[in-house]
Amino acid sequence: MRIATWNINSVRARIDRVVDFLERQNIDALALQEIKCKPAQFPTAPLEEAGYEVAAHGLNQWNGVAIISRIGLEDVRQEIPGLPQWGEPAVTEARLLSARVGGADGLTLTSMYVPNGREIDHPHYTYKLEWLAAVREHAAATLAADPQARAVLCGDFNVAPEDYDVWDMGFFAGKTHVTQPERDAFRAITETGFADLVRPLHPGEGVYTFWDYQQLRFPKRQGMKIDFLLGSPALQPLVSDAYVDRDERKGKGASDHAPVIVQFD
DNA sequence: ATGGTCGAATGTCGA
Repeated sequence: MRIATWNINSVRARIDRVVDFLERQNIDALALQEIKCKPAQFPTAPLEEAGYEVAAHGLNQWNGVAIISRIGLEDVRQEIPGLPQWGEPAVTEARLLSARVGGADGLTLTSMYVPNGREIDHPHYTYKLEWLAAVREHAAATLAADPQARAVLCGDFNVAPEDYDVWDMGFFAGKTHVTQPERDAFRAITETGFADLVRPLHPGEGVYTFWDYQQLRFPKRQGMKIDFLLGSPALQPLVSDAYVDRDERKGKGASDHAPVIVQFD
């Protein structure tokens, strides 16, 4: 089974890239973030033509997530308990979607787009920390209910957990994504037992998943590692390959994030 | 190439 996560930054603007990516990388299930459309606007036709099913969750033009699968898509859920809310009316955001893929021998795939946080003194930063805390509770509850659960929490976490996950810590002084509370919130999730499935195969610096459109960050190789696939303990020994597809960040019409791929055998 | 981003419910905001 080959699964991937990708912050697509508008699925409508890049649907051709998505279809090409699925086929080129032989992907069974893909978690998308920042689809930037409502489910009725989702370009499902070319995906169904390629043999995939789609589940999408989007309520506004910014956040919004989806799961695309050719190995089944069951038990689709749009929420987990305790996620804090943002905006008026009270529910205006769609940042999480989960589904069972691969049937009984498969896994529960959760696509999430963690709040950005904006600025350290902005209410959105507190919202982000509370959001991550709710994910931690969900991760802990999942493994408490079944220590052998097969589950992947993946997406754009908007946190760079280590200093070498950004190109220059000096640049990020006073900025979000690298603060200790954010890193503590990320670590609290991994301490439940869910682990970064890519890190063991690609330790160290320079393994980025995001490069800002501005300031030519990609050609300068000035990126951040903020997109993750966190796998439950039962899945960790099954990983046979994992990598970032940097090629998808190249050329005209690229998202500002590259997809991250994990293969289980 | 001496500057330099995108996308969307666009005329501005969020990332």
